[in-house]
Amino acid sequence: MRRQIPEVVVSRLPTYLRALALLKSEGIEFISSRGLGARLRMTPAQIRKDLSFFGKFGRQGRGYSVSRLHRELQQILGLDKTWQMALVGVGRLGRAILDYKGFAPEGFKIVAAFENDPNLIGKKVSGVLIEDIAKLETSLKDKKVDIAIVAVPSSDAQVVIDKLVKSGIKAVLNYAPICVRVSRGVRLQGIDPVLALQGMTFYLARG
Amino acid sequence: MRRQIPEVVVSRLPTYLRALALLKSEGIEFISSRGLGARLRMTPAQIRKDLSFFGKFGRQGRGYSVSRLHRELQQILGLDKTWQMALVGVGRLGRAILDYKGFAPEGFKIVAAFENDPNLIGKKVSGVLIEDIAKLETSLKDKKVDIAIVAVPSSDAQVVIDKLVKSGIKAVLNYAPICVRVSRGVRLQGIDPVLALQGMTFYLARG
DNA sequence: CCTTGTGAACGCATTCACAGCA
DNA sequence: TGCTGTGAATGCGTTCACAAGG
Repeated sequence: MRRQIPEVVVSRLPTYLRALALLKSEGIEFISSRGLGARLRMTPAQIRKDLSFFGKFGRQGRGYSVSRLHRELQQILGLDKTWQMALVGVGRLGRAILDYKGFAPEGFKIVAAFENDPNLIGKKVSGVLIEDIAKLETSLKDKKVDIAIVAVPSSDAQVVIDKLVKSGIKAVLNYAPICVRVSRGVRLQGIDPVLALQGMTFYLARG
Repeated sequence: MRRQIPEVVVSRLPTYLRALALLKSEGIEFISSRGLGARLRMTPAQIRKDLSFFGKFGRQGRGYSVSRLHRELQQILGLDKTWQMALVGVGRLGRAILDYKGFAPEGFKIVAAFENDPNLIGKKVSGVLIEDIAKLETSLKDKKVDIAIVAVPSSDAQVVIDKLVKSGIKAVLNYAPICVRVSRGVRLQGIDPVLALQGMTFYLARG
């Protein structure tokens, strides 16, 4: 169990967690690193090494208790609480995000939404009141928001993210297709289908 | 210029391309590896090394011609053609994808859409005719589709992807939040906001 | 036989540092 | 002076291989 855990290790934990949830729903009680590795297309050694950063969760000869490891990973990833999120930008994409049913079961809740279009402010979408973006800072603090989702046009994204950071937000999920700059200490994850596609065409183009 | 290029290098090229497009739009004609690195928060050495896998594009004392490097990267990534895509699953998410305006300008075109809901089959959404998923294989070949986008419920995703692969598809952009298994030789990219969020909560939970 | 956990070995990606050139 | 391109060095992540336990 080391002090500083490599980012690449952390980035794999959510996929482990998801695989374990599936195993649980299949009624499987124990899984070996080899079995998990086969499902995830990874080497057993990597899984064991990754987990060893956080403790000893397995039993020789048996493998890992699915429910135990699931619980441990949830706790390690900080998923044993509900995270409050705010959405900025309630256009077409923003509405799809508000509608998305996949967040809540994983403990992510959208509790606020912001727009600058006066026609939308004051309305409710998917049960969330749309507020004026001018009230961003106060409202974020009132509602104890942890994470912001940015779904504004690319041209506005940097300004919006700067505002969010100034308001004390420490994690941003950005849907705008731009290279954003963020101060150290703030986590930023991009969701960008075009980048994903461009990463595949390289290989498609050469057979 | 090596034969086998590391995946991690390829994965960075799209971000370089995007930064160059921005520089171009700003009217900047030359950029050094240091200047580009400052924008992307990367070391100049990494950028130079990455590019050196593909050729010599810079000029000593000046840096890189923005438009030249942009063109070269487009070509390297296979983006000097239009890629034909098919969407499977025209639910809420699928419709948002059909509506998305970001694909076309980058050379990605959705030319077909498939559903199993009879109420949708035969209708047009965002100019694309929705076909019966039973006609997947023939239609994909007729329309010379290169890439498939999967936006079906998680429970159907593996079956759909197997069908796509059997139909000869070599690249899949998957929006379903599951661990998919794909045969070697097929590229798979996942778009999964929950995984992205879970990767951030680890750090949020420890200050 | 089956497992895990782990130090050591390995291999690959990043960074350094400098020759070569404008 | 500025910069690129690149071999060499470094550092880090993955894999190996085995002791220990069931």
